[in-house]
Amino acid sequence: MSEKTIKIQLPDGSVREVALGTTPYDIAMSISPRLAAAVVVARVRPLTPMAAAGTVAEGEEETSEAAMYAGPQAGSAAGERLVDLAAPLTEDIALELLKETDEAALKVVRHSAAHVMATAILELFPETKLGHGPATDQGFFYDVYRETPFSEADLAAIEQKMAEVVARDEKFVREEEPREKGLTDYSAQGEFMKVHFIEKFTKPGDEISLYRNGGFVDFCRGPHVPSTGRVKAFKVTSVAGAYWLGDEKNQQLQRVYGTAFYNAKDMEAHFKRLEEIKARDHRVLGKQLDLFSIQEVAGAGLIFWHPKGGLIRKTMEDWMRDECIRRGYEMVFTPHIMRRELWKISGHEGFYSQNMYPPMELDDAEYRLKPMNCPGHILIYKNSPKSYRDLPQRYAELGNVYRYERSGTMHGLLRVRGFTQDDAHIFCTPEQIEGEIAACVEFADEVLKAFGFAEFKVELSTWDPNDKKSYVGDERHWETAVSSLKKVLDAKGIPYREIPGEAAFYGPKIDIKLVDVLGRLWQLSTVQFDFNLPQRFELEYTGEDGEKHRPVMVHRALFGSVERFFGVLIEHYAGAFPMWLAPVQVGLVPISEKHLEYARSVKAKLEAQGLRVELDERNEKMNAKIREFTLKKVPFVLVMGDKEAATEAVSVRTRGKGDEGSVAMTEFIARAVGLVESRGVLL
RNA sequence: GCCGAUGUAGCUCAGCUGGUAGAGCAACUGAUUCGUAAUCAGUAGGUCAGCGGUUCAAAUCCGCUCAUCGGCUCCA
Repeated sequence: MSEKTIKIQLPDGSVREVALGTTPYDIAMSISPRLAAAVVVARVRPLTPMAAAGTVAEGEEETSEAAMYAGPQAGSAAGERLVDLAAPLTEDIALELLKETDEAALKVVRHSAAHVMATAILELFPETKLGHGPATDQGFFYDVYRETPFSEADLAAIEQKMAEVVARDEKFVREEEPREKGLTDYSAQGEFMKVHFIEKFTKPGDEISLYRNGGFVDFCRGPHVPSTGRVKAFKVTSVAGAYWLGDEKNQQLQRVYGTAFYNAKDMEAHFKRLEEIKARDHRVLGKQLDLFSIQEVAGAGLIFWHPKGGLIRKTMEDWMRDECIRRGYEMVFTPHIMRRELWKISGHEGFYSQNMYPPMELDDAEYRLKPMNCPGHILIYKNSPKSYRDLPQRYAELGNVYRYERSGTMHGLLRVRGFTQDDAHIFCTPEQIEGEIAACVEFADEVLKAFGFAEFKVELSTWDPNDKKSYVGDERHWETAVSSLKKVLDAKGIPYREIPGEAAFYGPKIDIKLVDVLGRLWQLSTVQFDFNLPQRFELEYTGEDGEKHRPVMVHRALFGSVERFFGVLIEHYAGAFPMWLAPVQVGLVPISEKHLEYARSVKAKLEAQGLRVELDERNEKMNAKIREFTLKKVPFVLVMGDKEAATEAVSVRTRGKGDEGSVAMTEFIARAVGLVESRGVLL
């Protein structure tokens, strides 16, 4: 047996023949000891497909929970996976040694950091029971159960203890043992969560894998870094509640968050980035730039738009209305409260009431605040008989809706209780449906581009056939609807991800998530198919054949919620809005009081061109005025003194660029007006 | 809704183990009249989130409520 060899193919294409059982570490060492010291983990891909199948099948789970539990695993169709450096190689493989610069391997470091943290927690608080501790995009966490919650001081103590565990440089050793032994041992220790995971992710007769470092052992699929000393930069960041198995009916665990990096410098950069994100937080900027507020006396999740925010909103809404009209929509308005009877007919009473405010008694009946605009639009459609010649009917409304959100869920403008949907409902014949949906998707694309977003991701949400009671309509309806949505996306060549169980109760939908400058994803636009409401309201049109037919209906919102879109916009631009959206486009700074008169004349001229101008008439030094306009992120600041007054000129200071010197008024006006009209992002 | 933290002047924050509030900026008044990110001086401004309790005495300790923040869950 010891004669037996295997082939190892390295990334440069070279192939080495080594003894069976050679480890990636051995190979790294044979290349160079320095490489061996820098390598974190190995990526292997079996060279023969047969072997690949065998390797991947081992312990490979497809559920996301399993993936999360088991930690980082690059499971791909090619059978690629990450293994410990100490893992004996048993077949012909392509081997890649991942060094401390590799992004994928960072997850391994973080997963190992989670083990280090668990080690520290158990040493300090032995009564703690362990859940799971995966790596995340930002770092890692470990879910644990303990009667008393961890305090700030506890977190600091945990971090300190982790430093000790790292200093001990304990080897991560993979061990395997019979599943039954694992179950018995963990049961004896009262580790109910570990018992659950073993039962869920392994089958009777399986060997389970454990990772040991020093006195700490954890059921885990791995892989890990060679030793705890390889977790070089880490921090325990916070603790929060998390439900066991994500179900709020279960007990609450403590999720201890941390992060880890290859080195202190990377970690510093990470926290610096977090600070930058915080600096562009729409809640912070909303206050700084005086855009909006949320008032405790008025209630949570309710937005007050201040004049400057209001102006941006007006600009957004005007643009949207004009675009709708240009595309054959008609603007309508519907009431905010409507009789309960209507919500019974629409099905909201049954399927949506947990999100609706309770009914209010009026003299004649009970009324409810609207959570959606659709029933109102339907009543308009239904108000007069329709012929196929009238279709499609496209009703659009910037409709204020109110939805009950649980108290802990609100978040600035992004999650509120009262918001405005740029909502539209399209009533059309079955033949028209695909064209209408395609037009909606195109429109959505245009909206995102107009506001400066270049990238987006598409999701197709369908129903969960195993949970039919959460949806209306029969199987046949759902299938046709889903297939027509798919057809549109495929025809446009738009890549999408299908998510079963995410549909609205009345039909499947296409959700468009935009990607902002920081690469974050935001759910905004949605195009939804509805075959429920036309039926419930018995909508009809007269066909070419003189018979009555049922129209189909499309719901669509492109901003989604004006509030949320605005919030995302603030963060996207970090408050530095492009010219066409900026609430104040030009700030005027007279150098001294004697230039006030000229400044006023400049203001009048600019305003005559439709520009939004603010003149600082205070008795302040010009530097102070410039500073304030700069902090308010005003695109242009015009400074004027004797020189400018004498020549009908202005000295231009551009946001992000600085002093650009004097130009003639006419020249500046052309530039400013041009920028507004082109809706350019750059100044 | 759940777990944890927080709530002091318009804003950002200080106020140790209980002895009845303080700074900077902003505002207002006055002086200054200035060439590209903060001129100087003075004045005014606070139910210490709200309600209740302990105490001779509460911003400070306790309870409840509201709101905010970080998560969980849920969602546009």
